[in-house]
Amino acid sequence: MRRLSMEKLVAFCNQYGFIFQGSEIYGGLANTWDYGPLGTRLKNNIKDAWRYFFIQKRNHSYEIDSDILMNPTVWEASGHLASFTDPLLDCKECKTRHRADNLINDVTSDVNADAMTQEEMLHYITEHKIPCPKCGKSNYTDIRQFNLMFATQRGVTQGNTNIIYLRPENAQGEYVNYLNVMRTMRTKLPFSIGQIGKAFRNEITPGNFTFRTIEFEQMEYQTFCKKGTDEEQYEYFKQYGTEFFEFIGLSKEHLRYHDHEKLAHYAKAACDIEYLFPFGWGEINGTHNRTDYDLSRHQQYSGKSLEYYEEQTGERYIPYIVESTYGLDRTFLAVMFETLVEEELEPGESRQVMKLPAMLAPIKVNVLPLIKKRHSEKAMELYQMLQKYFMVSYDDAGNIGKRYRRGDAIGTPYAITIDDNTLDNDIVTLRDRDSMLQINIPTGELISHIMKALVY
RNA sequence: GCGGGUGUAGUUCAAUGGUAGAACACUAGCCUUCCAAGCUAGACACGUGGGUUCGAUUCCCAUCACCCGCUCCA
Repeated sequence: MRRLSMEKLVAFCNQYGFIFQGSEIYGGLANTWDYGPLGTRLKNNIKDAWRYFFIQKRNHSYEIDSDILMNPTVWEASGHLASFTDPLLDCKECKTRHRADNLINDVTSDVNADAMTQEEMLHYITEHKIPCPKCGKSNYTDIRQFNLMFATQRGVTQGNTNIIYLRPENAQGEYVNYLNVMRTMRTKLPFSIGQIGKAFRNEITPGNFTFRTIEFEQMEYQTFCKKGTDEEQYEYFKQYGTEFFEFIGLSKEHLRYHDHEKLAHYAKAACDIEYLFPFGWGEINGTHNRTDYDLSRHQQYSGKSLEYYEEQTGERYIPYIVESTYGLDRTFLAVMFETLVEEELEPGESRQVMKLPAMLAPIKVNVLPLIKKRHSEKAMELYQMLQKYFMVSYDDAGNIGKRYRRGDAIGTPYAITIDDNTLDNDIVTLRDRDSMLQINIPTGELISHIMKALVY
């Protein structure tokens, strides 16, 4: 049994309808991927597992769905307009791309490039003939501003006043709604707001299949708490994150923490949970202590009070926020690598099996008439009965072994086979993917039997 | 962004300056009482654009996309 290489996984995803190349018939669009029927099911099941783990089974935990488009001032307040913009220039000699501020900050501490304008930076670089770190020459293009946020225009006229942004993170939607959620849910600190949704970043260098894309989906969790309890919350969510990943079947050996030394503009502490992909360790979760930075800034920019009133003490303060955010597409990819294995049958013969936990499986039960002519009518009847409860598929093509294998490849945990015994006594064969064991059970017990395996 | 590699069917591969063939997979039928069996039939491909040429999937150029490594980002 071995894990798949990236190349094989991409082929598998295409072959079985998990992930297709975006805009494929037009030659694609770099780093965009579409989820197919089975991929969408799996992705939704991961979302549901996350919802269970974070929203359903935690107290004072609420899910919202905020708009991707927000008032542009939100991004001024959040700091993304300023700090998500990189001043880039290229070395004309060796064609490498550099950040102008880094070039300056790396050679001197006399000046602070972060405080300089674009012109000042370029002037400083030319004046001091700062060499290219790669080739040592000093011959650069002009500085161009590169913003990680996608901008678009609203309205019929195109002008600067009408620029709006596709959100680079979901968090701000939770922040601007924190009072609304607290009021309508009649809750107190500490409480949490979760959200699953798309975010967009105009990254320079995406890659590694769906690991790094310009459009991606996050499962975010923001916990609002009192200053002084933030560090405890931060440690708690680092731990809770690994528990979640183990809950959905990722093995401990493939997970590790990675503390940030360089912090984002909003964070006091940051730690990633990384998964061991074939291309190395990659972030699948980030937990940040964002302090009261975001809410303070929103209070300042909106002019609305975002303070919390604590009844017991009579104190008013701006809550601290601990954020734990899960990359959905990355979690999906990790689940694929974790569960999809190649099994050696005999030398030279192998098959791919997806050992998905039942709760994540796109299809729960495969309904198979042993002999098409004799058993399809009864099988169809059971299929329609099971459809009321689970995602079920019906397969009568080819011999029975082939149909078992087809289900194995896409992670279907159960197959039921309808034969003469079913016609006479209402007994079906229930076959388990992982053990390949078969048991005979009455059709009346099917639902409760399968349901047990699907309970979280 | 740089360097290297690869683009032919769903997948893995082949051949060819005269418009392509296989295996597996897929579809239909036959057969079949439990792990990719057998028989018959069928559908499906030269990434895109340009150039050279009487003629290009093949040669050349560009472009697009993916993979590997680096860089970058967090």
